[in-house]
Amino acid sequence: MLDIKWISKNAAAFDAALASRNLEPMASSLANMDIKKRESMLKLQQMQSRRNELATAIGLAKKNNENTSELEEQANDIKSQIRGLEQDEQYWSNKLHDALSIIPNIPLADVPIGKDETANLCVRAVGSLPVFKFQPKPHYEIGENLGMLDFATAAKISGSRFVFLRDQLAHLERALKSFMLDNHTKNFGYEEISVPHLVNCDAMYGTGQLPKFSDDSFKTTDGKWLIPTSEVPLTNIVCNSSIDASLLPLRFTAYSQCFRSEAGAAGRDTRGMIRNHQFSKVELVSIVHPADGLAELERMTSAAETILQRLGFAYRVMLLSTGDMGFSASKTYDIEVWIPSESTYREISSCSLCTDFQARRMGARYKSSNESGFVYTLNGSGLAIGRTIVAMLENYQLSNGNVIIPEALVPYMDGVKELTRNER
RNA sequence: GGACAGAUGGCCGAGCGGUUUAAGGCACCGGUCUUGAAAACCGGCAAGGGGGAAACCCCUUCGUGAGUUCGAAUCUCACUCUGUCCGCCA
Repeated sequence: MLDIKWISKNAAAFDAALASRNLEPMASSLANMDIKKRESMLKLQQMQSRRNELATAIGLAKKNNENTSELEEQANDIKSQIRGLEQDEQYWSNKLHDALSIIPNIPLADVPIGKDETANLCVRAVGSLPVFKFQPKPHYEIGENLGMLDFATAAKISGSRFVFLRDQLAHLERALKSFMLDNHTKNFGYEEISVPHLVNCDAMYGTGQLPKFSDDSFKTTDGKWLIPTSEVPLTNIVCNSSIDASLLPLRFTAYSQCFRSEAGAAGRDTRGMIRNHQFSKVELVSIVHPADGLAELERMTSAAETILQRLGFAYRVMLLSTGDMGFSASKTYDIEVWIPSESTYREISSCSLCTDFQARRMGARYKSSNESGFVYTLNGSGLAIGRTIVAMLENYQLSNGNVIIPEALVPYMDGVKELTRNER
């Protein structure tokens, strides 16, 4: 949610930002709604003030046993006027709120302007690309040959875009979870959290999934939502609260399953576990003072990068362009890992500074003795575990079909150094 | 799922139709006193929004949402959450 006062004062900059996000200008129509809203609010408040005066007068008159019928007649008249004014005020207030609710965040000044992902900027590429003396296989073939990725059984039980991980690969998922959480808690000071996987509408609205992207998530029959990312419960920890500035920054990390309908992705990445309805992810969320937003974005990104470095993957960090950024973000780094079978990089993490955009939606403020305001929120994957498994199967595959376990993970795998087919 | 009890400012807690314009206490801040501190005493102390050049004025908020009333923390209805007991259950 953007500040309507800011929009009214910076109409040109706002419309330019919308244009950079491939949207039509809206500043004047929004400012007009705001004027209408405040006009109706003023009228309503003046009438309410009259009502309160009369009510007090009637109270006093009754106490003195005076006749109040004339006062009550006036009050009744005002009462009916208030009804109408309330409806006006509600109408404009809702109209403005609904309009603001579906407007994305404003990109920061250093974000490259562009229509789509082709305008993204490579900030750095790290690690050397693996060299294979054979044709590297895609992850789903490797996993199925090992007997550890089971799409057929998942199709029978759940449908397409689900998978069973079996045996050592199931263990590997557990190992990655612990490895990542340990890194973030021990080396970067994040608090480990175990989150609810069902949340209410307010939480989904707070982080920006609702109302515009309701088709992307799953809703339960009793009106709750399966989390599309633990960003939702983690960020909403601070909803409707005012945090003492001395407690900032707050840093949370959680492992969770994530559920996405992939409504708009029909036909994309249909094979394998790149794009499933359910996947596991370790998430990073920071709640910071506005002055610390940019530095925290760098810090968070480096926390996620550390995982890739320790696992020995080649990756690059992309600064997303205005046209490719998510709804709530003002600046986003995507981390992309090398996928040998496709000879390309694939997103494995996305770290975003959301400025006060989510904080306004969820009512998350900070206060100190001399200032107060909305906090800045950040979120990032650290990392998507499904895609980490993809990267591991592909980058560390051997010609015999086995897969090397990176050294950093071996202790988490009870000493297993290689995924090997188990004929059972 | 059933029964009962409850939800009031940062915290505790009174109030159950009209000077509540939310008592009182704790915490916190300022002052007096003190070498300094404590104690005591005095004073201050909610948030959000609207109007105004400003001084300042107004509106809303007592779990949430509707309703009754000239007037609601207080009455009615629904819902949410918390506690206790029963049932079921990993």
